[in-house]
Amino acid sequence: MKAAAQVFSKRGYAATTTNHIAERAGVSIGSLYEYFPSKDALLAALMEAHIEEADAALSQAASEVAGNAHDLAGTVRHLVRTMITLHDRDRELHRVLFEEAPLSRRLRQLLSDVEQRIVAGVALRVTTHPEVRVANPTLAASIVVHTVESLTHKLVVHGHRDVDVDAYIDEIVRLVTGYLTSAPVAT
Amino acid sequence: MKAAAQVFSKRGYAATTTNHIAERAGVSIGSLYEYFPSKDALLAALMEAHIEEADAALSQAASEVAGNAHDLAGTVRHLVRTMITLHDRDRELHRVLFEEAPLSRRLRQLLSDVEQRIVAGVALRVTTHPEVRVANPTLAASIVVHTVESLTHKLVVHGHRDVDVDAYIDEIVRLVTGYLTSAPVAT
DNA sequence: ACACGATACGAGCAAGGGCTCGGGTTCATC
DNA sequence: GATGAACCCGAGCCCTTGCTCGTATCGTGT
Repeated sequence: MKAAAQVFSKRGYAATTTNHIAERAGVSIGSLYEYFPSKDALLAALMEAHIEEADAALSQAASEVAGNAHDLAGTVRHLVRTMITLHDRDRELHRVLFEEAPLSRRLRQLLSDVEQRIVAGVALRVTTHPEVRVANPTLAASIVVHTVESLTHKLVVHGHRDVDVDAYIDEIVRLVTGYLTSAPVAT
Repeated sequence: MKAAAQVFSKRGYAATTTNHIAERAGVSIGSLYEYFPSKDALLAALMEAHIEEADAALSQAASEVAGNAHDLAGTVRHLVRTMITLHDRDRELHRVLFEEAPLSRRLRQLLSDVEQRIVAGVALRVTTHPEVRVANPTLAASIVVHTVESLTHKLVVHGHRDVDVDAYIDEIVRLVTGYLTSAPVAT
């Protein structure tokens, strides 16, 4: 499965063949098909591993942050950092998984479930912070999560070379905290 | 080429065959290959059309907004609206183009050129607005553009059914204006 | 009517790749 | 040693699909 990750990373989804993977893994295709019934099953396994890892890392980060319930900016920064380190290894694989591979309905569902859970968690934290003023916590959380995810994604998958990571993180933190603490449009 | 758009939309990139496209277009494959030398050329043509359309729409929006140089929120809202209406027709095609299709180096370059231009334009406007306080206009513009693009994308490609569009736009506007007018972290 | 270039056609070619399956090889057990 | 279950192997089947090319049709000038 590490072999699969490597080959998918290096060649992209379409150009990866099951034969390549088997070769890389040092087993025959026959044996490969003992363990994984199809090419897509390999991809699915990779995706599931990624989801599990992300879920675990974010849960841990959430509980770490739950201790000191103050300082919104610090909380946001911690979560953003977690996201970035999470995606920083296996950059290419991440790109293939999210931008290139045709995901099955099941995987998409899984993905959206995890996102749902994260959004709910963020929404909860958001409501408990005194400085936060939002009309619709779930909506706000959803926007925050998506924004952080997408900016992280951009940083990791593209660029990264010509950007100062810390400065970039600062911007994300400002973006998010500014949004959460600004008064809802009352005009 | 409309046929290509329809078929790619309905079936996704991989599942689309040149024969399907030809059939849908009401011509033979032979004739199809008179006009487009390959499957990818069809996709490229579609992408180029999309880029051109987007570029035009955004340029126009920019000049419309250049007239009344006040009201940051109004400016942002106008641009966000433009983005959404731009992406709202041909949702599926947009998804295929950006999430599924293997883009050639040339197309990626084209895409990033356009983005570059847009970022530059936004950076310019950002610096001329008195209420805006940012340390690095280009960085800020890049973040704003990416954020708007990605939230638009999310709204259009997913969900959309169960979300109040206007409320969503309000949130994006608040997110962006809050970011641009908040003081740079001085701690 | 005829010639001839341009255009359209679609059967089928060739390549590629996911996957099968008949035949090894190992190894615990007797 | 013999047995047989579990595991491994990889040549190649077979289907898909991008694309070619020989033939047919059309349009126009003479």
